[in-house]
Order: sequence, then C-alpha cells, then structure tokens
Amino acid sequence: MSRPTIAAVARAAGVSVASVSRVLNDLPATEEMVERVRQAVAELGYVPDSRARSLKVGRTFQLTLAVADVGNPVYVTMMRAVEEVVSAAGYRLVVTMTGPDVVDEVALVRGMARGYADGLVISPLRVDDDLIKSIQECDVPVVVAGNVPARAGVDTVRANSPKGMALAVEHLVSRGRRRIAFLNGPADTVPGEARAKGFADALRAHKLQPVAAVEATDFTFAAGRVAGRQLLEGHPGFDAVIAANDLLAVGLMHELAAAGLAVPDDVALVGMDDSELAEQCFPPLTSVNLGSAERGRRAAELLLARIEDGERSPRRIIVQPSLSVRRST
Amino acid sequence: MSRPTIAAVARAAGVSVASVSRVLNDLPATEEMVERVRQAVAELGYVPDSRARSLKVGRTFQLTLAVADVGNPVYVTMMRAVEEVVSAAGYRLVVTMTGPDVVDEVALVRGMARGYADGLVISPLRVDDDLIKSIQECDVPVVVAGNVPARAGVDTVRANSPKGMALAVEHLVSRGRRRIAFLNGPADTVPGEARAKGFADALRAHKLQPVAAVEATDFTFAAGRVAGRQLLEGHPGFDAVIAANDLLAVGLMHELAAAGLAVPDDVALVGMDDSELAEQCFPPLTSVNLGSAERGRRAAELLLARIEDGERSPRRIIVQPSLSVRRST
DNA sequence: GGTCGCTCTGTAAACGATTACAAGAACGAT
DNA sequence: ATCGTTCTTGTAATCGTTTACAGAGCGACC
Repeated sequence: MSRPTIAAVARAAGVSVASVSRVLNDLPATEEMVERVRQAVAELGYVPDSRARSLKVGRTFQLTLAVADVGNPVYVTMMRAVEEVVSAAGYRLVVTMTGPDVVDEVALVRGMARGYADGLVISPLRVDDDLIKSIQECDVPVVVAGNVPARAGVDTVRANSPKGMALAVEHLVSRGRRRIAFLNGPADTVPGEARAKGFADALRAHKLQPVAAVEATDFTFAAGRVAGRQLLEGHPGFDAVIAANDLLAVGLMHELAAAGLAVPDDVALVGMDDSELAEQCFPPLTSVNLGSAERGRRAAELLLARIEDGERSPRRIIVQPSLSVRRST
Repeated sequence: MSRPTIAAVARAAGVSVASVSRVLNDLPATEEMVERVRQAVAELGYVPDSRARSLKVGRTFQLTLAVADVGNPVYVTMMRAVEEVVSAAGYRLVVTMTGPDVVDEVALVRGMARGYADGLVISPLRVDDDLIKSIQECDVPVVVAGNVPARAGVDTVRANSPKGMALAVEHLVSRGRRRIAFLNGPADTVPGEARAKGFADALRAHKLQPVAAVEATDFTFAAGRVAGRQLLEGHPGFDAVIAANDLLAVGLMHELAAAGLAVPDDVALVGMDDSELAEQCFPPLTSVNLGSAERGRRAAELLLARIEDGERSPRRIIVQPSLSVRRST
C-alpha cells in the first residue's frame, strides 16, 4: 500500500540496499548494477524519502525566506531575487509569512532550528532582544534583511533609508517644493523608525521645516488611505508628500483624488521601495529604490556563504538607494 | 559543538530517552519527571529535530502551496486564505514558485513525494498529461486550484470563468456598451482558454460580435502593456474592454491613458480576479471576483479532509463569481 | 500474605536512508 | 601457482526520534 522503500527496490533488483543507494547517488558501480537498479526503481516508482535522507546527511537542501506580508509588493521583488540565487545553488526556496508580530518571528526562528531548512533569510518588521537572541542561538545560519545592531554579530543586508530620504527631499526641492509632508508607517517598526529619522535629517539639511507628519497603523494600502485622510484633514498646506512605502503612497493618492487634488500639480508624491506597484499605479509613482532586489540577492549570497563556512566573521552590507523618477513629481 | 539530542537531555536529567520524549509529547508522567525534563531541556536549549520526528511519525506538519507567479496579486489573496485555514489546523504553510513552465510543476509534484510536506495545493497555469499523472501518483494528497478533467479523479476547486465573463459582458451591456474587446492572456493556459471561450459565449448570448481580441504573452503587467498597445493600434473601434486578469487590465489602462483615452468615458474597462490591485489602481477597476479567497479556503479544506481520509471520493468544487463594480465602468 | 491490577519508567526496535568497513572477485605480475 | 592490488558489493552501524513491550513498584483486595 505504502510507497516502496529502498529495501523494496533492493529486493526487486536482487541487490543490497547499499548498492541501490550508490547507484542513486552516482557512485561508481558496474553497468549491469546500474541497469538493474534503474529498472527496479522505474518499475516500483521509487522516490527516496527526503526526511530519512536529510536526517542522515544533515541537510535538507531547502532554504526559507520569511517575510511579514506577502501582500507587500516589495517582498515580491525580494523573493524573486532570493529565489534566483538559491535555486542556482541547488536549493529549493520556501517562503513563509510571519505576520506583523515579533513573537511569530521568534517562534519561526526557534522552530527552524534542526530540520526544516538549512538556512533562513528573515526580513523582520520589528526587532527585539528575544528575536536577536533566537537568531544567535539558531543552529542553522540566519541572515537578516533589515537593520539589527552590529553587536548582535549576525549577517545583515540593509537599505540606507536616510540616504533614500535625502534623495527624495532633494528631488522635491529641485522641483520647487518646499512644504513637504511625511506619511510614515508604524514608528515602532525598524523601517518606520529609520525613515522618520531620515526624513527629519533630510529636511534639516535643506533648512526646511516639516509641514506635517502622520503615522499609518500598518505598511498597507488600507492604512495608507486612513492615514492619508488624516493628513488631508489636519494639515492641508503641503505641496508634496513622501510616503514610507509605495502602498502607503498609493493609498494617499486615492485620498488626494477624492479631495480633488491633482498629482503632481497640486501635490507631488514620492513613494519608497520602487516596487512593481509604483509602475502600475496611476500616475506612475516616483519612488525611492531601496534596492530590494539587490538586498535579496546579497542576502541570499551571504546565506550561502555562511552555510559554506560557519566561522567567517559576520558581514554587514548596506545597499545604496537610487531614485526612480516618474510622473507623480 | 552540535546541538543537543534527546539522549543528551536524558543524560542531563538522569532519565531515559523515552521519558523525555513522553514529557515533550504531553504523555502521562509524574510531576517530578516533568520537572526534571523541563529543566534539562531549558538548560541545554534542546529543540527536537523535526526531520527525525517526522521520519518516525510519518508527517511533517507542513503543507505546500505552489503558485506560478508570486507577483500576481490574485495569488496573494489565495495565499492568505490558505494560510488561515491550514495554520488553524496546526500546519505550517510554505509557498513555492513554480514559474510558468509545466515541467517545473511536474518536477515539484514528483519531488514532493515522500518528505517535504504532508500535502500540496497547486494552482497550475498549464495542465498536461504528465502533470495529471504525477499528481495521481503522488503519495501525498494534492488538490488542484484550477481546472483539470474530471476523469483525472483529483480534488479540485475552480472558478467559473464563463459565468464571470457573462457577468462582465452583462454589466457592460447594461452600461450601454456594445463594442466590447477582449484582452486575453496566453490562450494555451488553462485560464486563458476558459476565458476565451467564456467571452465568446457571453457575447453570443447578447447577440454581439467581438470587436477585437488580443493575446498577451503572459498574465503580467508588462505583457498587458504590450498587448494593450497592439489592441489600440489594430482596432480602435471599441468602447469597452474585458481583460483576463487585473494585471493585464492595469497594463492596458496605462496605454489607454497614453493614447489619450479616458476610462470609463471613452473606454470602460473590466478586469478579472478582483485582486488588491483592482482597488489600488486608478481609477479603481471594476473586476470580476472569481472567488480567489474562497477558492483558497476551499482548496485548503479539501486538502485537510483528504489528509484525514485518503479514501474519500474526489470532490470538484466550483466557486461562483460575483462582480465588484468600481469606477472604471 | 499472596495475587492482581494499575501506573510509571526503561530497554530496544523501528522509521528509511547513507556510508564505514570488510569480504569477495577479478586480474596481472612474479 | 601464489600473492597483492584494485574494484565491486554486501553487512551493519548510524542519524534522532517515537513507541511497543516488559519490568518494577505499590496499593488493594481476598
């Protein structure tokens, strides 16, 4: 009833299990042996049990990418990049969603230990000591796509949000805008915090005062609409808005339209992430490219390198941003 | 150096491995035993090896969802729905990308056998005999979110594309449009074929002639733009377009704008899938809701039920569409 | 007090693969 | 003919769990 095991194949072929295993793993064997085993395998439709295999050899040839929200198109970009690198290296990529809570992430990292995958790329929204501890204790390599303290001693690849903010502000200023508002995501998240600080610094560098700032409850379209409405009600005097990601920007865009404000004529709008959505929305959104594809690629490479050599000193890579100018500014 | 095993815990606690296992699995044991084991586990930071565990118990408590393209927002909806159901049942969900080729799907299904997961939901773009065969031979349950022949005898959940097309056409007709064009995806895919047929039938039912039809090379935004351009160049005489999915519709929307045509005044536009993108784009897109969330949910339920009882007769569920009317019509 | 029954714990056999080791075969050289 | 080398194959140990089975302890009942 149940699927054949290697023992069944051995019996059918009239050889030992060791020989079957050898043939299957391309170890030296005679023509005839190969032939007999191949035939028995084909006949029985034998497929090796990867659990047993990985128990013995200690590797699963699976890598995991954990992201908070698959609905965020920036993760799609990252995912594609990671997938490309790891599959070229002979691994299978599996993606899991963690949700916005840090406890889920900790549970994931803990559970990852021993068995599910040979490594993990995680892009956490919020970072706390528990998470860092669980990463350090994890016995499979973990690389963080995001910002964790250097003293944590883990491989990281992160974006340069402040520089990205500077690019956005500079661009708006060059377009003649001076009254710049800020639509942030939750400030208690890693990107939220970084972007708030980056925004403040960038304005200061241009000797500008922030006109208004609101915080959305999430980095989502729906939260962007709600927060966008707040922005419009509270502080109507801006001529440009920078949003902490593209989803928020697009949410705001809808509220601007509802309020009868034209983009970019009345309000110029800059998003962040330069995700597919920036291209797809209308008008196409000027967006700060924080290098999500490159971050994904580098993170994957870091992971593979660490799997290769667990003793190498941790690297911290910072990917530089660029600006994709489109019609919204 | 390496992580502690159950034997190390047993040694540290001064008990047998069986007792440790029992405590960990909540089988009856004395207060004191539980206490000693718990302590040793905490001390050593022991985490059971899930490979060994699943080798023994024959289950991994992982389920896989395989989709062609994570960039397509319709899969995001489906993913969320599947995730909700399976995690409520105590499984972890992993997502893998197959790419557009059927050979990748076959390889995935074959490889899934024995070990990686306890079940699979697959949403194939293209179906051939090899794929069906691999599904039938797979020794973990597979449910297909899509259309496969009934004689294949596999659990399926599919959308009712023809009915969806009928809704779209009906709606456009009620809005006074008669010159309806069709922007399809690749016709050699399962949804492409179904939608082409549905479109033809729906027009016939209203005694209308198709004004124009083009095929995009993919169900993507970029392909939608290219095909949208063809549509505009070749056949300018339409007052409405139905697109085979939202990404194509949005791609076309950009080309319409570039050509100076207003949506919905000059051209009414209907998408399909009612994904998040339909809400996010501008103007918001009227879209046929093919029930992706419900399909995901039902597919996950089917999978769980079959894991429970492998002998039940295969079900074929058809989810009915509805229309989400927005400003594009 | 002896026997029964019950509960708890330990020993050891799985699960299905890989692989170290040893034994046997083949073959050429002396 | 004997020996040594090389190549192939088989036997059995192993990976880290779970769990069937048996033994030990102990209170209760006749």
